[in-house]
Amino acid sequence: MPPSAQPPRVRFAPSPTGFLHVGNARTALYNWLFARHNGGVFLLRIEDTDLDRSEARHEKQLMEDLLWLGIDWDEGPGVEGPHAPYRQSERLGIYREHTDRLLAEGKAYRCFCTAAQLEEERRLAATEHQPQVYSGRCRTISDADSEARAGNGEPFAVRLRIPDHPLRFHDIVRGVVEFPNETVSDPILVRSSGMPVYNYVVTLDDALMEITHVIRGDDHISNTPKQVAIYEAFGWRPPEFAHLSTILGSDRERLSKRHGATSVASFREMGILPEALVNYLALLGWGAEGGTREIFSLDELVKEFRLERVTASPAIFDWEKLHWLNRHYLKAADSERVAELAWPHFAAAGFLAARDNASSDPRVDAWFGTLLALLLPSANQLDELPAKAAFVFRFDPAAARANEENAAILATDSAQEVLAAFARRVAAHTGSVTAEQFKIWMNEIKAETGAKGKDLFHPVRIALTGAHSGREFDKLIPVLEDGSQLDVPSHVLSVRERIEQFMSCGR
RNA sequence: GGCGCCAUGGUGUAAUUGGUUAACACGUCGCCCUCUCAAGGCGAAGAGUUCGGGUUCGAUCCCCGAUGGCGCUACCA
Repeated sequence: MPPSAQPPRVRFAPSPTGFLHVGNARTALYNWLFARHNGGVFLLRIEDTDLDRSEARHEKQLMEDLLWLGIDWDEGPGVEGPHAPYRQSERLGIYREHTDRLLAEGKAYRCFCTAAQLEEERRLAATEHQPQVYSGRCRTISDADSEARAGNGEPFAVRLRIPDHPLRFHDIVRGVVEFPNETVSDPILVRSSGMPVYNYVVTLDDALMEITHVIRGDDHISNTPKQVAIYEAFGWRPPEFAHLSTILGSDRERLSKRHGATSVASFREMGILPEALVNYLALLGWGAEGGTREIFSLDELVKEFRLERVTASPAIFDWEKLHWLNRHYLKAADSERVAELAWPHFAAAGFLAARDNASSDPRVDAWFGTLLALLLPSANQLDELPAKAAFVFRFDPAAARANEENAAILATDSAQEVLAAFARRVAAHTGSVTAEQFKIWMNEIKAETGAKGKDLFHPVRIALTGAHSGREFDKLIPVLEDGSQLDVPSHVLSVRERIEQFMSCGR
């Protein structure tokens, strides 16, 4: 950006044809960060010229997803600014005027070629190993003829006359990019149906909305010479460009549904925190100066982000690293917030009541907090939690005994003695079992049976949780005991109930 | 086929823009902690920068070529 320039104006221009994809989310994020870093304007424009595929619900979803990530817009649907409207379907009149102007000035011309003719041209070019560019057959039709044929109702498309000099532009992440004009076809601006084409309307909108920096995916890089030619035809100065590399799957193919979840909405549903996703996306194609820092809040990113530091090479999406960040933010997050986010997953599993109204029981809430503290350290994403908590809500002694590893542990005399000694103590005990009581018992049993370490703890752990490994008992016991006092859809068995069921199941 | 973009450990990024033992993080492995798992702490392995030519006293960095990957090549967006 030249030092004298006005504050930059950037835009994110998605088509509402589906969910917001992570690749697009990253494009939106980089635009937004660039705008915020430079005190510029970020605008949202809806590219809904493909009316067949565009749907209102997708537009709404898209905006929700952006907001969820923390990306807001200064101009756009819902925030009408000086360049409204921000939906292309509402701007058709504007495009028409501009097309008339190009036609009148001879910068564009009517093309009466039929689909069959064009197909034939392309076929020929392929066999001759030539670039597939339009022959320009209709370039030379006189104005009078053109008017007459159009007047007679002959269908025509409008094409831009590509100038006879190389088309070049400056790209902040790639430097100067140049295309020989012989390799770029006179692009169709307006279809014979009268509907303007995507490449044309984006350019018009970008120019009219005074966009100074076009930051978008690199799949548009080959379209850029055509867009530059449009700017030139109107006598406008082209913006700066920044083409972001593609996000790839682990197989180095373009990231798609084939690779699993790719939409922002699905990440949210899985229990990925927005700050984790934003941080991860920022790192995917950008590195802070020095390269040693990787944890950034949105505010910190605004401070650090420089478009000049964006990488040109494609990046492979790495779940492991996203999970690492998510674990980090899950630990750092306010526990009440995490509880609120985690609850629906437990409700969906049938473990807890759906939290419709303010009908929540504070005792359950408090207990849920301790349960989360128990489970969270090993969770990559919130939706893993119910499975990790299954032993709390759905204790299954038969399955615990059936497990091969467990069976081997339980097969020893020592294990049997330990369990018998434990069961005896629980039976003789009244009231709930505290972590302290449990510790005393274990010490007694250790002295009584001579078992220690794994031999002492594993049988008891299996009897209580169904697995020989898990969190520390002093955290575990209170969760089971307190949980058993509560009225939740899936009753939590107490220590007493567990050991009783487990012992009787063995006979 | 044509045109364009890209190329640093398995992955994401660094490297005072031509001078470093090529750095950091994820992952992996090991050790510590511990009844165990996870977390946490400590440590290790892993690239001589895709390959081949140049330019230079000196190339990860500049130039040319090759190879590979990706994109565009629609009256799709």
